[in-house]
This record gives sequence, C-alpha cells and structure tokens, in this order.
Amino acid sequence: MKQPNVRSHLPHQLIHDVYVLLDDGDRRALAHSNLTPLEFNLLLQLDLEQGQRLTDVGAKLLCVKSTITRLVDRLERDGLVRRNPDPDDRRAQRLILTPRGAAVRAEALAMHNAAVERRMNLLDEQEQEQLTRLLLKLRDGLAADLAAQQAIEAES
Amino acid sequence: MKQPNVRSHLPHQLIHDVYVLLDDGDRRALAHSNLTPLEFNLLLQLDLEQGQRLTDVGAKLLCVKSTITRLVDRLERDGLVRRNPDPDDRRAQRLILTPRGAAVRAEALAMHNAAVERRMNLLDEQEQEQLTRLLLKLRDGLAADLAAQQAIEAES
DNA sequence: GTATACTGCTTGCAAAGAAAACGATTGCAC
DNA sequence: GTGCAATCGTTTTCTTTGCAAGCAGTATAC
Repeated sequence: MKQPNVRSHLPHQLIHDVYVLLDDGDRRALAHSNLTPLEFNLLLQLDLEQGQRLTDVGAKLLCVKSTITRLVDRLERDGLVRRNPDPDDRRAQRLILTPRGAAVRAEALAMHNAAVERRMNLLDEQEQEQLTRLLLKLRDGLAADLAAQQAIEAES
Repeated sequence: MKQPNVRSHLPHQLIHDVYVLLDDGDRRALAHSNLTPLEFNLLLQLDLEQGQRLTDVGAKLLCVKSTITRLVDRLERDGLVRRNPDPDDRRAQRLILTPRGAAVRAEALAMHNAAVERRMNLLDEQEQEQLTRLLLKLRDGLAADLAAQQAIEAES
C-alpha cells in the first residue's frame, strides 16, 4: 500500500500541501510587520468592527478564550490594541485598535494582499473561479458534516 | 474594506477554511486510536519503508528534527515504534514499527480512509478530478515560489 | 594521521494553544 | 426579591512545536 488506495485521498492530501505552502508564505509576508497570521487576523477583525468583545473575536478566529486572552495581552503590550470596559456589561471588554495598531494593520494588509495576489495568480481567472466554486461546495458540506458530528457527540 | 478587495483572497480564504475543517475531521477520526495527525503520518511513513532514519522522516513530514525526536519518544513509550541502531552509521537510528504499532496503524488507517472518503464524496467524481487538477497546479507553483524565496534569503 | 567541517540526534528554552477551574457579573425562574 | 444557571474573561497547567546549542560520530582536506 504505497499510496492510500482511496481515490479521494489525493485532493485531501493536496489541500493539506497547499495550505502548508500558503501558510508559510503568509508568515513570510507578515514577518516584516512582526505579526503571526493569528495576530494579523485579529487586527483585521478589529478593523472590520471596532469595540468587539474577546468572545466574539474568539468565535470568528475559531480559537478558545484563553488563546484570545494571551493574544490580546501581547498585542496590548506592543501597543496595537486596547481593552476598553464595556459600558453595558461589567464582565466584558471591548477591543479597539490604537493608532499604532491601525498603522501596523494597514502596512501588514498591503504586504499580505500583494503576496496573496501574486501566489493565487498562479491560476488564471477562470481557474480561480472554478476553484472557488468547488471549495465553497466542499466547505459548506464539511461544515454541515461537522455540525452533524457535534450533534451526535452532544447526545452521548 | 469589509472584505479584502482582492479577488484572489476568496480562494485563499477558502483553502484555509477547508483545511481547518478537514484537519478537525482527521483529528476526530484518529482520536479513536489515540493518535494525532502527525503521529498517524509518522506511522504511515514507517509502513511504507521500514528502517528509516529520523532525519528522513522529518524531511517527509516537514518538521524539524527535534520534533521528530520527541514524537518518536512518545510513540516508543507507547510501544508503537522502536529505535534500532543503524549498522552503517553509529550516529543514526532506524525506526521500525512494533507489532502493536502495526495493529494501531491498520486500525487508524481504516478509520481515516473511511472518514476521508465520506467527506471528499461531498464532491462528485468529476468535481474531485477538477479540484485535483487545480490544486496540483497551485501546489507546484507555490513550491516553486517558495524555492525562489528561499534562494533570495540565502543570498542575503 | 590530524584538523576541520559536516551530519544525526538530543536537550534546553520559549512560544503557542487547549482544557479546566475560577471569580465576577448577569439574567432567568419563580 | 432570591437563588440558580449561564456568560465573560483570566489564570493555571499541560502538550506540542520550533529554534538554537550541544554532543557524538563521520567524512573531507591537507
């Protein structure tokens, strides 16, 4: 059994390989701004909608609360974001970007956009559209599959 | 700038999302055998060609040597693999699967194959072929891009 | 042959994340 | 209102990983 004898393993493996390569490229592009991909994504979230709670951000970034706490600790220490008290809920904190954070975000976004565009343009426009269509279908199916699995787990 | 205004960001984002979902599914499928994806992949490597050195495995699994050392520590402690001295090079160790390791590997492979097949069959056969073609092209291009970047770094 | 560079692996250290327990606060049932 | 459950965020602990330094063994230059 040299290669797994299941046909569907090839695309599965390829998604993994492509992800690793893209992630590596992202890290290289963001390293100039001293950001990890996760930090960058957090800054992007804040740009979209300031004043979010840590829990909200965690849900969007798909990581647990403690990870967000420490991520924000670092970013706050570096002066990129600030925790503001929530006027309506004394348990919660609202995250806002500092001016310095906004500047870093803009710089990193420009580098990131350029890097993504350069690499994705390895496919022509039509191929990108095809790929998008296939991945959308797969993603939605997988998300449904995950929800079903979680429902099963919740029962037991 | 609600969504990044670069067209190529959508497939980039989708690959990330799909990867996360697939990885999560892999972890669930492998959890029944108490293996992480990396441990599973190491066992698969050994199945392919027994007697490999740690360095060889590290190259195939794309992680640094120290990671392999500790990964093998765990698997050896659990009785799944064994380090054998290399007769030709006293620095090196040859990794072989124990009978117990082979059994665990077989069980995990069956579960993994079933899980991969079920999820990839969210796409029909033709779509899988299309996806494979696109990802192959992208992967090869990205690999070449990475090699070019590394060459630039090596110069400076 | 001896010095030097290189290779294979391990170890120490730090970064990152997950899980669980916790304190503080809120909201819901009654 | 009072009591109980849920929520928000932090802290503690554990696991996994990468990087850099180090040790032992090998190969190359001379």
